[in-house]
Amino acid sequence: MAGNLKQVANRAGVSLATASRVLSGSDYPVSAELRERVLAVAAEMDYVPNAHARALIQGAQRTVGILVGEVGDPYFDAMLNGAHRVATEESCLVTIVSTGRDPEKELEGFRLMQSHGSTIIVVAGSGLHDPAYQEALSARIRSFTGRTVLIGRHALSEGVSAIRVEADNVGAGRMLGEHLREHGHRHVGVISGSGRVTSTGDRIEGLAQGLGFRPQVLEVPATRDGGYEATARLLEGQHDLTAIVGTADQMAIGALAYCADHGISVPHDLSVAGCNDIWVGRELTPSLTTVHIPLEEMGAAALRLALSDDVRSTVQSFPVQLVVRNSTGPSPDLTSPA
Amino acid sequence: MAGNLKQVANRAGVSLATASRVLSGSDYPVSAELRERVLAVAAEMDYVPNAHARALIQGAQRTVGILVGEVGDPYFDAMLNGAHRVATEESCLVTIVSTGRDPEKELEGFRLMQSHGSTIIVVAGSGLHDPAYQEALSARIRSFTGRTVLIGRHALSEGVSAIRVEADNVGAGRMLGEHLREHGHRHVGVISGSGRVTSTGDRIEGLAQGLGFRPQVLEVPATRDGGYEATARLLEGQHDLTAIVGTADQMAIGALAYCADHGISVPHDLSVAGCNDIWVGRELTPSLTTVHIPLEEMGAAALRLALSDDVRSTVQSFPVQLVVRNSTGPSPDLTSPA
DNA sequence: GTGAAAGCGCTAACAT
DNA sequence: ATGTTAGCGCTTTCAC
Repeated sequence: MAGNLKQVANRAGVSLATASRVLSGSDYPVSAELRERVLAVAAEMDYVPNAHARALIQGAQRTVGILVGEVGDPYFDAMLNGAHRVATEESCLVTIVSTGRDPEKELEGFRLMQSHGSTIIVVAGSGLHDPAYQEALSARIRSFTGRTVLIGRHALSEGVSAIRVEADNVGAGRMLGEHLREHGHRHVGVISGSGRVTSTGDRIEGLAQGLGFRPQVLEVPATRDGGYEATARLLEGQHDLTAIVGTADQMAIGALAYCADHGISVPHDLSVAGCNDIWVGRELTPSLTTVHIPLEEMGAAALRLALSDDVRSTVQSFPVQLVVRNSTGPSPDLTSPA
Repeated sequence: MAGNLKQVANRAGVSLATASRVLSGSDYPVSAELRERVLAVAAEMDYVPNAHARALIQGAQRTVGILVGEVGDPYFDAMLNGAHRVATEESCLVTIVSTGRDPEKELEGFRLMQSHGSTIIVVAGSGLHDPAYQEALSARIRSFTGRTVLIGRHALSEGVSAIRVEADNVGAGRMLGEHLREHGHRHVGVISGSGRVTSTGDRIEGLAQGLGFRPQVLEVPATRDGGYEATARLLEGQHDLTAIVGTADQMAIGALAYCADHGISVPHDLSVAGCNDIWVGRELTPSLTTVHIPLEEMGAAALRLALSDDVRSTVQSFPVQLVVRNSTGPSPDLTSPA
């Protein structure tokens, strides 16, 4: 059983303070003899310091709390990885709370991390179009003495500031839209996660801009199976659709799977595109046209900004890039007008 | 600024004790009037309790520490997801430390979580063939007053017990080996992560059993690119290879990519198989033959076992299942003997 | 029902 | 260089 400092001090025959000075890595001078004795006893007892007691005095060291929509979702995982990589490099302890995309839980998670003395809180849950949420989040940030990093576009109340890491989601949508328009697509279906999430909403907005018209949007769970299902429904209702865009790659992969299962040739009969550029996209047949969003770098940047000392509120924007692969091509309308 | 309990008590005009009784959710009787007053002040001040002070007294509530080899690796991510899902359901706070597959860091991470008062520590880093490591891990577990769950096969010193969650990795290898042997493959190359990891070693052992001979093994980083590279090297050296097995799916996917890039027809010219059954395997062309390992369930089980009260040291074994898809087929030797 | 006071394990002033 | 002591913020006896 791990004992406490007092026990170590007693067994080593020194005072509490001396034991503390040796074991806490203080640079306070302690004679070699006593130091040795304390170290020996500590090792023998397998003394493990109580981080809570320490934190109570010094204020929690370097602990980062990360709020993500869902562990296991490639989108959030990518940011998580980036953030975690930096955290490990900087020897920060990371606590992760999954909000299940529920704003209530996100706020609750924020409080939890706050109360656990996190010095940095990264909100990677994607902003929401919702005044109440915006107000609540702002309140949390205001009451938090550490640093808050917001990934994604979040609206905040007056006077509340935070470090921000963003990607050009409108631009991502626009690139995709232009790409499809250039290929003659006039009937496009969008498979979308929740439109209340700002990143998703922004992508759809951009898509409309690039296409020059508002595409039909179907909201489903942002998963491979959600995409599969949605494709079925979209294609049943609309026989003139020539392209389908998933607001996240997994959904596009589901669309691809549906096409493969039903003898729909991609991109000959139907073009399919995704967004985010998760690693498997290029391994598929056809490989997936998508927009590269540097999610991992964004996660890493979030932590780096929070850790750098001269920044209190900045915004770092990340460029996105269209990745044209083999799942998109000319609209069939061009060759065989319906 | 988040104040402390004392400030709340003062502003509400009550004693520290009363404020605590209201805010800590104690069932101690407090008059409705005072209770209301405290609550109002706390809300107004946005009081956030200090978890460290609480933990110092009550011993940290329900916090789980999870040690994984690497956040971002599909293998670990799957277990992480399972564990995290249960943790969220049970409202446990999760801290994750990535060890970078370094045993030193794993031990250090264990100490860290221990000192932070984790009540449960899940070691998902995969066991290692290494007596020194085994001894060190045993020491850590012995000194830990909470519950330890070991995922994967770990050797422990005499008298040290822990909850264990395992999969039949030898069986997984054997299934793959038998499958290939039945298809006439006599020259098989294995792309492997570190053989010191027990799960990898077990898979290779099983593979040899199933095949009836020891295949050639090449150790590389357990990534898609590692698999790509290794395939190149394997195929350069050995022109009679008819099958390649990756000890993890990502490596097999790399092999598939290499084949696609170099006009090697799978499974006609070469069979490729993986292990773990990550979700994208079935989306590829050809879809990937692999062995399903219920990693997510294992992660979930790890936490559930740790949370259940009547278990101190159990072992739960998970069955694995061969998933034959389109990347494996008869050896070309059968039709056109070299 | 309420408040005063002890103390969780530790560190940092303050003596010596 | 070493030891003594006062807290960090909170819960929980213990008196009232």
